[in-house]
Amino acid sequence: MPELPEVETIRRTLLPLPSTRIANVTLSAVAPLEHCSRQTVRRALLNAQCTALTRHGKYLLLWTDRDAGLVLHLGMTGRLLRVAAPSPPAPHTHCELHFADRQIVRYTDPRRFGTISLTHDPRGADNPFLQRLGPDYLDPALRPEHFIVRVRRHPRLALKALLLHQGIAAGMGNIYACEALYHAALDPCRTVARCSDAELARLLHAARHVLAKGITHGGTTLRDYVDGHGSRGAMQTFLQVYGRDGLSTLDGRGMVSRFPQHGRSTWFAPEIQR
DNA sequence: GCGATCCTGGCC
DNA sequence: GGCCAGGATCGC
Repeated sequence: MPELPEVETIRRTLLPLPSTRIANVTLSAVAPLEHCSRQTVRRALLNAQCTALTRHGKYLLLWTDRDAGLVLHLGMTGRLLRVAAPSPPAPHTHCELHFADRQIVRYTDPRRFGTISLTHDPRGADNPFLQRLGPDYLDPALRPEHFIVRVRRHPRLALKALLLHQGIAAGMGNIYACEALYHAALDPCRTVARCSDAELARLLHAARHVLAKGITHGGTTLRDYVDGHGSRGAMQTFLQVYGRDGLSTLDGRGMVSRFPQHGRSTWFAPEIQR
């Protein structure tokens, strides 16, 4: 699924948004609408003009000149693509915004782990998903000492789980969590309580480093992910540990192991991560 | 905090 | 046929 770098790449590649109005809104019979009805979504978007496309963690927020903005999460297999009409129908299309200039913004998601919701607040404060999010990992306002305070509220959490906890800080997923722990040379199983402040600051720095690198390379394409134009990312060729069990790290500094952690796979280099 | 669960598709 | 997958929520 898209993590922060993939969602940010999608955001950037969808810009500039069409300056014309939304002439039609389509929603599939199984569109993953949460906390809103098809009618409220249609009413919110029809005839609206887009004013901005922003991101918080893995959520995209499409703002309009109306009283509501669209809040999208892409789950594991969601895509957001801009295509020109007429365009052949794509499988698993759940929402399309048809602009007056014949551009279409199309949301597809085979697994339907993504969500479509609305916000009526300029800061998204009324949206249950956005409410739960901590600060975005790349928000400069998230100072290391601020991050440490938030993290210390969960002393028993393993570092891997801490990185994936969107309420502490938002945007990290399984790939970049593994990569960040490698870069910080920290054992994914170490708990917060057993880390020094310096180590937690190092983890934040590593997290930002790998996320920024992911954006630089247009995201990681393992299978499904493509950007807003349909192009693949290149970050998969720079991953040090993710998916490399039985191989050496990409930089050749150690061997990589995989083990199940919190119901998911963690890849790490035991000789390097302590 | 942890495991089960929501889905579809691809691969062995 | 079974297992795995880039996520997040819900119930214990």
